[in-house]
Amino acid sequence: MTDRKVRVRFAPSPTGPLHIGGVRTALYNYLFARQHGGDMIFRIEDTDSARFVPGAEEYIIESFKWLGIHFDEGVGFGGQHGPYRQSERRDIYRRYVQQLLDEGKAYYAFDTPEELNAKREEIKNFQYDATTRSMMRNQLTLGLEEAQRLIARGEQYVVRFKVEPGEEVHVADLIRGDVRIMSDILDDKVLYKSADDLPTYHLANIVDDHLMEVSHVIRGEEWLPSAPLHVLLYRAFGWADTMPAFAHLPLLLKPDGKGKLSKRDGDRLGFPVFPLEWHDPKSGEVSSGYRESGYLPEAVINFLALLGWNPGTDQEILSMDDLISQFDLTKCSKSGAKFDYVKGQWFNREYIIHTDNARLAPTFRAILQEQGIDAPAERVEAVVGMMKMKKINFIKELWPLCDFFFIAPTYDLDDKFTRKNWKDGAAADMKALRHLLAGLDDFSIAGQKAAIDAWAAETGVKPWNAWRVCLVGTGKGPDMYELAAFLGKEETLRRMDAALQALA
RNA sequence: GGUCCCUUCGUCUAUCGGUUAGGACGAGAGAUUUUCAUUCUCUAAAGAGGAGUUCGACUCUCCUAGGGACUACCA
Repeated sequence: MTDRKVRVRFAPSPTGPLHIGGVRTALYNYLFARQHGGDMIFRIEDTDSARFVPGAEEYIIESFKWLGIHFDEGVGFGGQHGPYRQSERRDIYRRYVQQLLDEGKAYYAFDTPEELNAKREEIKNFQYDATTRSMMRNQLTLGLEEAQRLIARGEQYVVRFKVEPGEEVHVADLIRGDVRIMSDILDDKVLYKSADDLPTYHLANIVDDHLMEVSHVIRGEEWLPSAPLHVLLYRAFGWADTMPAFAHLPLLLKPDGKGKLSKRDGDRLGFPVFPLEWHDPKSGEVSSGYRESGYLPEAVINFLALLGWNPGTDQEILSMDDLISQFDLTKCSKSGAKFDYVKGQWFNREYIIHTDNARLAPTFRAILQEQGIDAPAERVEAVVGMMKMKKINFIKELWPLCDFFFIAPTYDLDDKFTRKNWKDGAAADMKALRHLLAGLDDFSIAGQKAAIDAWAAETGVKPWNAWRVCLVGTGKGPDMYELAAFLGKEETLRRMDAALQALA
């Protein structure tokens, strides 16, 4: 088992958009697989026909594509272990359910949901197990023949796993160590329901992981309580020796308050909990996504990777390749992590600063277009380059800081910055500077700098702030030489004239 | 209620018996600056509580408290 090829899977249920916690689980699986040269499988667990949501599967695939998490096989990716959609594997499950039935490790049960509910109300802490199954309507109390007669008659039934009490079950967890639990507290879980001819998660999961030769099951902590059941199932099938290793990841918790992170928290606090924007087909409700909110996928990956794991060094900015080489499943933390979305925004800022302007520019260009400004790509790129180190976490925050690049300012003496920097001598200084610039042939940054620095040194005038008033209209913007070079000589002089006229 | 998991600054975390308990986000202060920023420096900020084990415990054990998950013919 130790020298088996690493094969992991991410197996969502297509019941809606992919939750950010699920993204992290998938990421950890991906990092682990890549690090060990293994395979990553994409399986769809749609054994609950009632909860199927159209579009969810496509949404999930597109999310991972955006995030840069690649699958080696599975739904939409091909592979030798298909089909990878559980609803298409009915024959397989039926066969294995029958095996358990034949071996007396599972049994038919006919209790209706109403009967079950009645029992749950009648007996506190009712659990369908060794102590109670003798008072229920099942194969054990009815006899096999009667059970088969009922089935032949068309009565609906389920197949339950017969858990033998009195045994201590061990789950070897890569993160938590040896987790022990008494089999007595496990109930006779439903493995298969005749109503839709589909297994439940537990059965399908074990059968598929076995058949797909999954070596490591890396999943959320919410599965830990049922892990002992899974161990028992592997054993019942005789697959104990190839049982995958388990690792249960801590949960993502609410940023404030208590409990696990939910969609509501995102709405309430203003951050996305889904990778992509999601349009609910039933309610028509739209949920925001990281992509549409202006996050770079690398930032999301980096942020998520560090929620529950860290390389043990002070390095926090890690690329996917860094993560793949440094990730260590056994060093994942055991406790849940509150979702620190403010730090997530910081990661985005870091990635914006270190991302090529050419890649950033189209996003900003689209925002400019919304403002009715159609600027050439190179111009937009230049502006992004000058301004992205300002205090922004998202490209869209650039607009209010950058409008003057594209729109000539208006002048207002009530503006704090204008008032402070347009003193008595300002008009005269600007006239002189205008004269100097008008005669300047080389209007490049270097050309301006040489001329103006020399002039400033000679006259003792510090023209920059008043000049900024002319070109920007207030106290923001990049270095003045960069700005003037961007605007060009003609526009620079025009704005200076306008300022002189308005403020003189 | 039952079962299991967890517990270091406000938050994410480092420490794998011996440290001035480190880093980052966020917060505050200062310096630099051609505005806004950036950058730099600094400050405040933590071992849930109680018993053990040990020469020595944040680190190991137990108890308590708190938090979380699970407890479906959902995954």
